[in-house]
Amino acid sequence: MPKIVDHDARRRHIADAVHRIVHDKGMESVSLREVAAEAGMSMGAVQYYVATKEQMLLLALERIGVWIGERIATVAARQPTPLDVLRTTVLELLPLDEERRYLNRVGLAFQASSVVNDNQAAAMRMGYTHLLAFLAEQIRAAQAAGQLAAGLDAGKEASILYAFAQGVVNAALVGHYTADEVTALLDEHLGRLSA
Amino acid sequence: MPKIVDHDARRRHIADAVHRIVHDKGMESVSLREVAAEAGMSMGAVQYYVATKEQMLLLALERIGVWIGERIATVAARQPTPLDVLRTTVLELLPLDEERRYLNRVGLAFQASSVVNDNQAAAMRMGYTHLLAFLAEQIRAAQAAGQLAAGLDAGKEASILYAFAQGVVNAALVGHYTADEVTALLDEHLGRLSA
DNA sequence: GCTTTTACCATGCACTCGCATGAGAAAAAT
DNA sequence: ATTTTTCTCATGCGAGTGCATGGTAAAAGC
Repeated sequence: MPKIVDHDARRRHIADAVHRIVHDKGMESVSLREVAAEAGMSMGAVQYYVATKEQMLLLALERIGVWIGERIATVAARQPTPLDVLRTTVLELLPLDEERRYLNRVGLAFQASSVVNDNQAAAMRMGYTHLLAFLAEQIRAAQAAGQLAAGLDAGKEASILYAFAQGVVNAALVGHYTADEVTALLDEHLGRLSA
Repeated sequence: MPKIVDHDARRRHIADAVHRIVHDKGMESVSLREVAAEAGMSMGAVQYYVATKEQMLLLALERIGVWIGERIATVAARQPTPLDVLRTTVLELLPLDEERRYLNRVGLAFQASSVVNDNQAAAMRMGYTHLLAFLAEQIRAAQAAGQLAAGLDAGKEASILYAFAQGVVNAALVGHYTADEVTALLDEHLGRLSA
């Protein structure tokens, strides 16, 4: 029998191929044949690691969540204050450079498809819950540090901030805002939360 | 030759069928055959009024924009103050009842597809420009009426507000927020803009 | 009344789709 | 050394796709 390989690595490789296709041509262009070609594998090999197209899409969605989470953890760990963590986390969600635009484009496609797919919707909700909890935690820490106004409702502010970030993505991805305009809007909003 | 019919009415009828399919099953399920069946027409008849699938999708997107615009115009005309107009306009964008959820679901699908389709993206940008201008106008009117703080940048505030609304839609549509929660977030935000 | 036009239709065509399935080679287990 | 397992692959199958195209009946125009 062949040398044993790392199944998770194969699956990540497949998910990466899905991301690239979604990014370039949209969700409808994701087919087994396209993914196999993009991944440099045969269709049969793709099917070996991921049994159905639905599973493949869910895997790709989950990988996006992990990717974003890792980016946030990396930059957050470097920030000196809770308000910096908060700001930087939100900046990670905005299409301010190539990698973030890529994540946003792919993410938006999954946003739409998860509306009509229960498994994807469940994965999305989990993502929301985690990220909103993290944002609320940073808001509370910034309040405790005297950086944000003490009277703010951290949970609501987290929700408003995250909604703002997601909404700005929509407009920016079709070319309505520049990266500088996006950052300025965020800072305008954060400015009014300050102590 | 047959009795002459209203081509625009036929096209609206086709767009309605597209909306229903997008709402129920997502953008990928839109096919000529599905649309024809949903519209109660033959494929050939659909092709007679709308030459290509791409045109059909663009038509459906434009119809959504018109629909939302009409809803907003109708409710805005009934509001007593600029701040009421502003609030009500934003409420129109949120999934607070069946029709608005329907519009949001279909709108989000088009949001995603317009990222990889230039014609759709151009239509989207036009929609952004109009709606943001309207929101900014109401903010300025509310400032002049002493309802909102005089120092606010109306353009930026319109952008932040609209981004918030769009972003909240994403989460709400996958079941993260209830309608009441959504309204409460909006009022929290509007509250802080008050004079 | 005759001709032209319009609306609606059915179907062909070349292609693509997801999933299923079996083949075969080589590493792993016994 | 033999058997089992794993990986990779090619291909079949039934279904579906967008677009093109020609047919026909009836209203509109003259």
